Amino acid sequence: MPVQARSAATVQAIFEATIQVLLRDGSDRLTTTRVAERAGVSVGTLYQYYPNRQALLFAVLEDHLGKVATAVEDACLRARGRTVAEMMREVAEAFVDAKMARPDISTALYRIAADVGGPALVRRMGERSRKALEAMLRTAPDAPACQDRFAIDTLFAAMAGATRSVLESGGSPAMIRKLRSHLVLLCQSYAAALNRSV
Amino acid sequence: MPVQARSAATVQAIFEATIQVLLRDGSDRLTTTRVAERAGVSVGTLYQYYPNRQALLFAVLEDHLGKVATAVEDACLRARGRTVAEMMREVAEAFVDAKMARPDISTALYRIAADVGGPALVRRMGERSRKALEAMLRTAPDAPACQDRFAIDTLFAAMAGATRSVLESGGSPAMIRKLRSHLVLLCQSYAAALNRSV
DNA sequence: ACCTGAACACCGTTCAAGT
DNA sequence: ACCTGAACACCGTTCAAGT
Repeated sequence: MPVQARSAATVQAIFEATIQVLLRDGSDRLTTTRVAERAGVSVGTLYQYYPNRQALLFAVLEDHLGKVATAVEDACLRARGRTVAEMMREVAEAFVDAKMARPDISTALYRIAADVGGPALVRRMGERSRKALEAMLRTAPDAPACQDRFAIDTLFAAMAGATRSVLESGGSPAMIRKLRSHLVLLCQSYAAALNRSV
Repeated sequence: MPVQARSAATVQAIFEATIQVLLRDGSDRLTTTRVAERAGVSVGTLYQYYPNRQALLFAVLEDHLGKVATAVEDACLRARGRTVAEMMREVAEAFVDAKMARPDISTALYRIAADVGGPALVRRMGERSRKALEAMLRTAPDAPACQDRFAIDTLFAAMAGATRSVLESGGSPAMIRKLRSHLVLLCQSYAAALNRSV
């Protein structure tokens, strides 16, 4: 949408104002007027670039999920050729670390992720991660040839659920450390069990 | 709050109207006026029993989570004295079945569960389940004496996350069957790994 | 090409008045 | 003791008018 440099700056300002208002006031009290005010533009301008309030929030969610997916993809590239257990450690730790890079944003976004369209966004990012995992697993010396798409999706959703639970109950550094090691164990034992049952 | 029989009926009517409007229009378009209309009372009456819109939705969420927690508690009682693997199967299947008893309600409630106060409600119900699981595990012939609270919470959140993912991507009967068996495997392998690492 | 802000429709919540 | 519904404040969204 941005045709001139001025409008690109405006879009950026609105995006950042959205994050700030989201963290300061929460998603309930995030009004389009407040975001516009914070961004230093009028409401009308906001609606020129984002069709509605939801689009504003989705932009932030998409950005965040994209970062997590990228972190997982990077981990999958790093771990190529290693054993399945080592791969699982790399991926689980990368996932937790990406989520915990900005715990405040992660937590705030759980509200938005449930909105209409949110689940689709989550699924799209899950697919990116799944593909990266599948490609990585094909390079493992100790993995079976056929990988189950559903199993990988389940593993991912399970990690996401456990991470969410920790974030929503405060997410102290001690809990986060525990989560990291528990998710590694969870992924490793599940992957091993799947391998045995094939 | 209900002092006379009339008001008890009113509260019930409002509660059921909330579910109906939630399923018909979605949580976004659920307005207090619409719920009151559907319940056959005026808005003012609604506010006499539920202090605000959120309280309305929380009542439905609390009811649903309560049913799931009860299903898990029942499963934990049934499986006492059996092996850890059998316990995990019983609990995982009970959890999935309880969530899938009313997939429409389960799915609709994900929106509400993220609202302020929702996470606390989820945690409270999680605690009920965890306590039931701890009590059950103490009767297992092949479980270690010390159980990790965090591990059980993690297992629960993982199951919830995976179940949510399936529900939000449609939740076909085939997927649900797959989820059931995968969650059993996930719980069993994680529990076994924990036992080994103690 | 981009921005402004008054105006409109709608929703959550209240409260004076009823039975 | 319980119910009604008009009234108020506030928010999302639009659009005629500006630069």
